[in-house]
Amino acid sequence: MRSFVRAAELGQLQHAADELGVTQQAVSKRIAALERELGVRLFTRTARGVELTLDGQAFLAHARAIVAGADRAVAAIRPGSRALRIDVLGLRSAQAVVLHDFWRAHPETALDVVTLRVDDPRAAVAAVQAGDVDASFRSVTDPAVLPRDVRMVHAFDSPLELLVGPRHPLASARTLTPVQLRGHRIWVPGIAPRSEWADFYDQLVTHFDLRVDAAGPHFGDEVLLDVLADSADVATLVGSRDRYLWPTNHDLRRIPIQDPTLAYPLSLVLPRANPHPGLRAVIDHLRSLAPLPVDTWRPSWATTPA
Amino acid sequence: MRSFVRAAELGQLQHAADELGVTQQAVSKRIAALERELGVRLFTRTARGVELTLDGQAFLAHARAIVAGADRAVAAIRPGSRALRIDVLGLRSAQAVVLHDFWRAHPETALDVVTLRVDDPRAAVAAVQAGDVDASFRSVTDPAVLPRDVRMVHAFDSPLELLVGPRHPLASARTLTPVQLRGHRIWVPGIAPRSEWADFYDQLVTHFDLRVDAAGPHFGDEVLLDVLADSADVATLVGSRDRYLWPTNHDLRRIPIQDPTLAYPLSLVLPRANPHPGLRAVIDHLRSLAPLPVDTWRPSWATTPA
DNA sequence: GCGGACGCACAACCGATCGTTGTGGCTCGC
DNA sequence: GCGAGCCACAACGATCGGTTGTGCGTCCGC
Repeated sequence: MRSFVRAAELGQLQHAADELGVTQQAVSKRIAALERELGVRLFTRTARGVELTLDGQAFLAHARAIVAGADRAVAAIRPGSRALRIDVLGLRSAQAVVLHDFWRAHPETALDVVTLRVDDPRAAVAAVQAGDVDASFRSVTDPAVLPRDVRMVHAFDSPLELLVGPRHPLASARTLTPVQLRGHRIWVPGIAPRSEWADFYDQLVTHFDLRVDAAGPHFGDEVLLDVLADSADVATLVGSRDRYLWPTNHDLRRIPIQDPTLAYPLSLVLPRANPHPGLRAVIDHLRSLAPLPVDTWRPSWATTPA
Repeated sequence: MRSFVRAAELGQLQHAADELGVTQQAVSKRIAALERELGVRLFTRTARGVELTLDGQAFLAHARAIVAGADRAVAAIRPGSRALRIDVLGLRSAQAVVLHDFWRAHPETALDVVTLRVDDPRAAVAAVQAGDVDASFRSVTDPAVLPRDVRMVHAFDSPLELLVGPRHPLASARTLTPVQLRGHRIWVPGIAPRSEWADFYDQLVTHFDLRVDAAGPHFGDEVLLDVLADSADVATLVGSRDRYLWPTNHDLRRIPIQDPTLAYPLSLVLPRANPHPGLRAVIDHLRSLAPLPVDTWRPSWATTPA
């Protein structure tokens, strides 16, 4: 492929061979093999070199894309200087959405969004420490757990919304206050005990006297959404930026919560020394997100936004 | 690469091997070779299959892009059912610009823009007839030249603008009429004798009593632009959609011509029988372009716009 | 607790491939 | 007309990429 691209650009197999450090015959055979495999002629041979056929012209653009893609693929994992790699909890989480926004604003950034498949934030911290990822959207509620060479910065606050089906009594509300949620069953399955989320909901329940039910295993978003769509008394809380997809016939509603806004604070864990140079722009992007109202409620362990 | 992608998606080398029609050992060796070449581990091996490492996750997206690119590359030239292939005079011509607009509006279209390296429109017609290209933006002024199985439709009209340097007496005009061009030297190098362009300028000169100088070979746009930038009496005509790039210090100006607008009519040559299915949408796009004023001047051989 | 099923890796082998060197044919320019 | 330049073909050796056969580790069921 590279031989083809260079030969097309230089117009001579000989020059391409010199550049690639092989003999002219080798390049000739590569092109011939490519042509045989594709079943078309890519070049017309002339006395002064080669010239692209129409098929060759059509193929060239794609060949360039493939070569560039291969270069990017290698760059993404090249030990030492690889692409910026950030761990998110899930590809539909607010974290991923915000990162996607960042990338659309900076499309030249070599960015890889990955998901460490671990629940324990300490494992994520260890991955940052080891350099497996350049940063991780995790929160460590106990600062003592954080190693000296890793720091945690406030990323952004994710305001919560109520997600309910059409039969729920609150379904027609345009906005809600936390007080209005009292007495309604809020179901948030799959919260691991003693995790940051469990802590968050504990504080939320205590502060606003709510009824949050974290019982039962989480069988996936689809199951949760199915239950919500059919139920007249179950609701759940989601981040306003979280991406949820549901069948069009489900008719679920997302209702913002205000007075005060409920914010789940998201943090970014990154190495204290020699962070990846691309992180600077990501953090700047996070800083530029619209701040929440001043009366926003946050859990006790929330680090103050910068 | 395909083995890696399928193995990552299926989570088992065995299944990937079955799908690809090779043995499990072959896939194992392919992955191992890829890992050796890249210098990183892509999978962690477990008792129930394989699981992507962080490097593997980062690599997967790129690998998918490469595989998809390879598929597109093959589709672009597959004999029989290949991508829509249209011949334009140059990649900076109005034709190419309009095709680019079309593609941005229909990004799902498999479209290849190529340039037949021939001056003679009859050669382009022959290429369409032979199926080497699906359509060509050429004009045949003499209908008798057109074979029975090829037809020519009006594509769009390209209104002309005057391109001048800052020292030219007309440089500060906001718009111009053809009459105002009288007496000024208009230099359009590289017009082949008895070509459609020569015919166009002949009629233009006769009709408006202009002074168009087609003498001398064309040494490329750069030379032309250099001359224009320095000259106080040379100007040239360009299509309003033509793309010209010049150094920022050149300070060239494009001045629209009105009352009447001067239009170069562009045609599309396509086979009468079994045209490529993608051509329909292209022609629809051409029809949707804004029409020129009713008093627009066109050469005698212009087919009336649909 | 143990045997079998399952999945991946290693070894040996073999044909195809890919690189090399050497050579021939073609076109263009002097 | 002849040499220079470029590409294609031929022959050959190293390597690669596939196969079959086998071993090892883990998980599951009896």
